Amino acid sequence: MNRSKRDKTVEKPLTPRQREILSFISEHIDINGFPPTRSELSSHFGFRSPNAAESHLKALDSKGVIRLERGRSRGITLTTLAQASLPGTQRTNLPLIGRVAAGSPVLAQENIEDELRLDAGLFHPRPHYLLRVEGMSMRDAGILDGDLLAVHRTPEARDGQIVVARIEDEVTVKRFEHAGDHVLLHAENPDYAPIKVDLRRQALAIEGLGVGVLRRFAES
Amino acid sequence: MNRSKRDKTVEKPLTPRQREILSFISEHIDINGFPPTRSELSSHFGFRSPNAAESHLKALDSKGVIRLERGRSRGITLTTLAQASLPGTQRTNLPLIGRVAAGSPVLAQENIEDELRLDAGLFHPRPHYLLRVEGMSMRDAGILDGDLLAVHRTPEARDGQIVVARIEDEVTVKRFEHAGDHVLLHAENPDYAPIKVDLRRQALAIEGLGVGVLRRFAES
DNA sequence: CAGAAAGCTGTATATATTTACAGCACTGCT
DNA sequence: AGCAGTGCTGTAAATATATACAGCTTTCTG
Repeated sequence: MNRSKRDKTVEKPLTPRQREILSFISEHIDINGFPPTRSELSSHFGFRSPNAAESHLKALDSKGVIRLERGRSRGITLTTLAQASLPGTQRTNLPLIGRVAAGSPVLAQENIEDELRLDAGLFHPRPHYLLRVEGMSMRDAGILDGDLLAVHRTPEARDGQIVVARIEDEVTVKRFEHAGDHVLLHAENPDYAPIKVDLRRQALAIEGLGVGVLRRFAES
Repeated sequence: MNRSKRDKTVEKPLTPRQREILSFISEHIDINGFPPTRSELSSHFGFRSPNAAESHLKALDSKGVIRLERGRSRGITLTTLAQASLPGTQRTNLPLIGRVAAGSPVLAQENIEDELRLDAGLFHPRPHYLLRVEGMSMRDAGILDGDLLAVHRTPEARDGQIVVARIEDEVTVKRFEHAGDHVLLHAENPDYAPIKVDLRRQALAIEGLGVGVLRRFAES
């Protein structure tokens, strides 16, 4: 047989579902500081049996993206392989996002202006990228034009938090407030009115949470 | 004595033993990817009772360096406080200066509140320490109460630069302006008048130059 | 010296967690 | 058709973990 395929390492063609699982594990570690249990996985994905999670984990383990430790609770480790196939985990190099082109994902290659080496542990929860803030709408929160906002990716926000939100393809930084069917996005500057988003009519996505600010004074 | 109620948790003078425990937890996370259990802690330190670990954890929690989650196995989270109070392994450790006691050198041991690991190359020129800014006198420059000012030590300043100045034993952050025999230290807030220093009568020392600002949003 | 706080031992127990066994439905191959 | 792989449900243990209660040293301090 001339299958000249040296399939020694058949690589890891993760299924879409498996990618979701892996992704969740990574996020869980990011947010909580430790991996999820089988039942936490199950309740997140709606499995009625912890065994669904178990078999996914085994599959991920045999594909080499995670490592399971027998007998230890939360004994899940992401391998370097996993880090490669996931966006923005645990990296020391935080991408610096400049202007976000309308409609493109924040972390799209075209939006990455630079990469900054920075101890990700400085902020908590861990930031996934730095967003260059444009305009003075958050002036009174001490966030000025050109400042870098450290952003932790998560779709959940609580009232009072500073969020990176996307309204109909436009990305903006505001203070979040939830009110029934509406969401209020407050600027921190009397010159700007709060943005009222009707969730029934407009698409609103929380791209992430501001976890810190970084400003570099211009050299002169 | 009205101590400012800035810190929601109690003080934080970790005992040497507690530091050891904290250190081990941090290492365990680094190596294994998840925190240790009570019994893993116990077997590492030779405790014969898991309760020894338990009470240490509770102490660390009440001192604010870790956060325990009830009912979750390995539910231990390092707070940013912990990251600062742990021995920095690789990056440059910038001392974090809190309140500067009148008359003491800025970098005197007594003024060092913490150490932050952070890529010093982030700012230019290279910062020597981080100074926690008190008060709102620089508000309109986007420097708020509690912000960390990255400071490069140098006795020379040019007009318009943000400096850390010492006037007769008092340390302050202001914008620098030189005018003949006088120096003007401008606040960036209309509520504060500029400070006019007569160099012939008063001692003025430039402690350093602000090279950047770092703000960490409070965990919630 | 009393009392508090740090550090432990020892015992228990309710839960949290892992993990095996047995199946069912669906898909893409061969 | 048959077989392997993916994705699940359901049930059941074994065992890993968290965590309360009771008490015993030291050390330090008012």
